[in-house]
Amino acid sequence: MRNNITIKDVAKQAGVSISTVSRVINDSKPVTDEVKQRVLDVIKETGYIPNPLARSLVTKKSKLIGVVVPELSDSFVNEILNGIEEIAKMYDYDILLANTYSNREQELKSINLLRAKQVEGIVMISWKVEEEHINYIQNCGIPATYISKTARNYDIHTVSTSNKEATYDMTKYLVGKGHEKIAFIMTSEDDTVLEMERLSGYEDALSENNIKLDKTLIKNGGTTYEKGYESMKELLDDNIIPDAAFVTGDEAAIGAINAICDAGYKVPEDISVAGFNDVKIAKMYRPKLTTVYQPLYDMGAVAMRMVIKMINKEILEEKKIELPYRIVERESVIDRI
Amino acid sequence: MRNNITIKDVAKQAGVSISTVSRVINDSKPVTDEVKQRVLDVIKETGYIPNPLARSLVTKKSKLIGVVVPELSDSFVNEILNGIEEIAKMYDYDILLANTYSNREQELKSINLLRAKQVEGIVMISWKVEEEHINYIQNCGIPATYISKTARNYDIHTVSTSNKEATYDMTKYLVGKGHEKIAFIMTSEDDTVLEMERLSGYEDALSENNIKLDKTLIKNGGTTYEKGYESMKELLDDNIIPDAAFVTGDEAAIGAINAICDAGYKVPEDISVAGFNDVKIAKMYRPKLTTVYQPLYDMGAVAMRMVIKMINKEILEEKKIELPYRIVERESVIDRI
DNA sequence: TTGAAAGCGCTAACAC
DNA sequence: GTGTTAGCGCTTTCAA
Repeated sequence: MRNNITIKDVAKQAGVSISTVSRVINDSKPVTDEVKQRVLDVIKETGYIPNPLARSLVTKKSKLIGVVVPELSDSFVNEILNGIEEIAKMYDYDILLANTYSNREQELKSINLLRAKQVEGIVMISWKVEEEHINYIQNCGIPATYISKTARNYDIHTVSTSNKEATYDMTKYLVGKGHEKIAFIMTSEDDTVLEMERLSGYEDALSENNIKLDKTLIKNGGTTYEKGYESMKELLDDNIIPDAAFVTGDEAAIGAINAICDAGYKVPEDISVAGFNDVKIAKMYRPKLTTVYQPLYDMGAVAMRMVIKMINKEILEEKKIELPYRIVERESVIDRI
Repeated sequence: MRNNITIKDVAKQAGVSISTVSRVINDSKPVTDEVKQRVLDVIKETGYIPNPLARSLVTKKSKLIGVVVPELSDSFVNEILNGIEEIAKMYDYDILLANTYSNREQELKSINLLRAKQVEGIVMISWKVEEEHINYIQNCGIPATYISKTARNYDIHTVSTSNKEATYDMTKYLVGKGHEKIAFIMTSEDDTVLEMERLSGYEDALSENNIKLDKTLIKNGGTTYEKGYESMKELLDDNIIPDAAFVTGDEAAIGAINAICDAGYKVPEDISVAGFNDVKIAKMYRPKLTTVYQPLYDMGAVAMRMVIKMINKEILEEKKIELPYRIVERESVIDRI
């Protein structure tokens, strides 16, 4: 049961050459059934496991895929991770995990580390992808797919959902429910393309319904519960009481709801709240959160499939995959009509 | 910037032998400053990264630690994972992640996979650890630490918190708040040692306060939100209306709260609810969950430190580390006195 | 202080 | 079909 058994030991014990053993474990070349059986028996007996290090060294295939995440205890990330993990396993790849805490330097370090460890591909989940890092990875020639809110404007492989349309639809839905004064709380700190897209979805829906844009209703926080709470609180403190709030992240949306409740208002009676992502907690919270469903598990799965295809030099029909979203009506939005 | 640069290339370009290059990158043996500098320059120039595969092959050190988890999108697991990840990075180890979905066979497969990948150690998070797997890992001679609710009764390295005492304390706390009819909803499917411990903590607190044990108040569900919901619903459907419910997992506790609300009762006014773990959502939910805080991040960190020590053959003072817990009073438990 | 050479465990020509 | 052999990129004796 020890780890020291090598291909040599097996060969000797089976009375064959190491190449024969290699052939049976990879079944790369024909081997007589009888010999094959003998080798197989010895392998079973000894509990021999081929050393992938040695194998990788010669084949140049590490069977490792690097996954870099901005945060480990975020449900958005987790649900994607589940999809990634499952597909990886399916294709016999292992995952090398790197957590960056959304830190720029840490991200670069992680990429380097993964590169050093000879990962064959990278799946990158990031709130905000750095152009420099994209270039760096491209230069290394490592196949990569990005799941990022901000990746779509680069010429790289991405999987995402259509943010602009989703935001547009949700805003329209809110308007359709009779809300006019709709706060829009975004979840990234910077003016990223994503936020531009989302913002324009929001604005379009509003203008189409002849609602004047009120910039004081727009906030830019972050993905966390705390940030959502803060943003909403600021609004309320400024005596801005919207009909509804559209927060582009579920955890932040729940933070907003709590801020509303703490200020003495009720959700959804006084203020409706809608989220984005449809993360696990959206169903658990009460009132249950009306939100935009994104197929997070699938996003992970698709991203992983993409890098595996890239590794195998298969042709990908598209560089940018957009997965469908849909509005999930639950309890946090009331009908004012 | 390509990955193909090897030690040979560096040696040639610097006009030295590969052993010299090896010496400077490991600074294992004295090298003249001048030569050293020359080599260093070439390394920088070429962007050379030593191939850890080749290195591991000879040193027998993979700098890899396997982490097996029962579930990826569970906050309990995640928060532990954060601690693990951080310490690993600190000691220059990488994490090979294996998700088992609490599946026995999958767990065995994962262990084998990690073994095959030459991990130097394993941190195992598992709802229920299998004796067979423990033995297997021990036989392989791979250092391992367990974070498991059920691991403490084996002679292995574990990190945990004192469940019996924590359960005792929380039950006592509940009694102290004037609750008598206290439902006890456990979160593992089997009669594990953990559940026995917890149960006896619950029973002791009750009997010390002269409250008769009512077995109909005891349920055994699972860790998930859904299981918590179900267990509570069963109670209510059977017309058993407790003063309080002590659910030994936060997500399940929130499930229980929702079941209570859906049945038309109020938390905490009609029924108080207490949880266990103090996971992120405990603060996010309303009413905020009164629960038992466990230092999850630290548990992960300590577990990782333990395996690293074991790898380095350092002496560990204790095989079983118990980290402190504490009761966190929030809003889901009312004072009936 | 430095270099030559052996070898880690494996795969993949190349012979037979 | 099967064995022999040359590496993969690196560390580590052993000489010089």
